[in-house]
Amino acid sequence: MAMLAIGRLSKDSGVKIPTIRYYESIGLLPPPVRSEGNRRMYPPEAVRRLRFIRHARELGFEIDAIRRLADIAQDPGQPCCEADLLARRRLVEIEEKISRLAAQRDELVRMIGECTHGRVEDCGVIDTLDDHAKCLHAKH
Amino acid sequence: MAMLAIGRLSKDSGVKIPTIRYYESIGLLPPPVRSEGNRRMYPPEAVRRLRFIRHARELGFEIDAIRRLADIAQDPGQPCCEADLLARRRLVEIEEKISRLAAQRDELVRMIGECTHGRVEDCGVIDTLDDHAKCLHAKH
DNA sequence: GCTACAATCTCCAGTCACTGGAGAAGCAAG
DNA sequence: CTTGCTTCTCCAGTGACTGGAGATTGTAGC
Repeated sequence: MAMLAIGRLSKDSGVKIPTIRYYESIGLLPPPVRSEGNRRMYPPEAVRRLRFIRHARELGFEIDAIRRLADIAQDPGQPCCEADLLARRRLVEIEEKISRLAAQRDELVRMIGECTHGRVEDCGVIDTLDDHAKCLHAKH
Repeated sequence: MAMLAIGRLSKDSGVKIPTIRYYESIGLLPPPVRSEGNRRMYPPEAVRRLRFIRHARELGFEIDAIRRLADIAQDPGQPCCEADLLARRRLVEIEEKISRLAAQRDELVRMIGECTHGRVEDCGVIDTLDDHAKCLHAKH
């Protein structure tokens, strides 16, 4: 099988070279064999592994979760309840983030709407920042 | 006027002590006078300034933006178009974040829905991670 | 005055997931 | 052989804190 240099792997997987080396350093990607000149030479499966990782990162999973997910993906006979759990956990996180951001958005819209576009003393933006009591929501 | 020790300021403003010191170190909060024993002693206005900062942080403004906003708030006669601009910019950022998170959420919901809760080989979660082509959205 | 104990001081390292630069070495083509 | 590309290692920086170690200062009760 044809081995890949890191640049090739990077292009094929869509993961940057320094990031690949970083993943190796934290043990997320197994250290590949080295050529005579000390270069990393990857088997073709590495592309798949890296794509998996990239995809999980795009969905916002943390490195530790990805480590688990990648381990789980390794043996297909295992029950997948942990993968399911990790995904559900991430989903909850996302919902929370969205609602926090939505509250921030509402608040900002209100602030901007109250700005007379004149002087600072009549500015809804500065005014609201100055006095939290003027907020729609106690919590952002 | 009664000067405040850092612990008091922290309680009154809702900003943790190490964070107050950090803000000072990056020039966001002016260095206060010191007591004979080298302790920071703050004027009462510091509470307001810190609350302002905290509020802006809660709305997700970056430190640099807050620096500008706090400066703008200082002189009320100035036009407030920059404050308005900063707020609008933050609003755009928030909208983008929300839509990215919403795409992630949709994808996760679909993945979880496709999980048979059996073995890894039939798991929608692992399966989708393994092959991006199965995604609803090309971009997360 | 003495003794606890609380509050504060400075400095430094760690968080997360990369990212990029410096300087050296290897490698492929002309 | 030289040019230029790729890769190597090591280290520092990002943003916005957070927390610990170890020393000092302040305060309340006895």
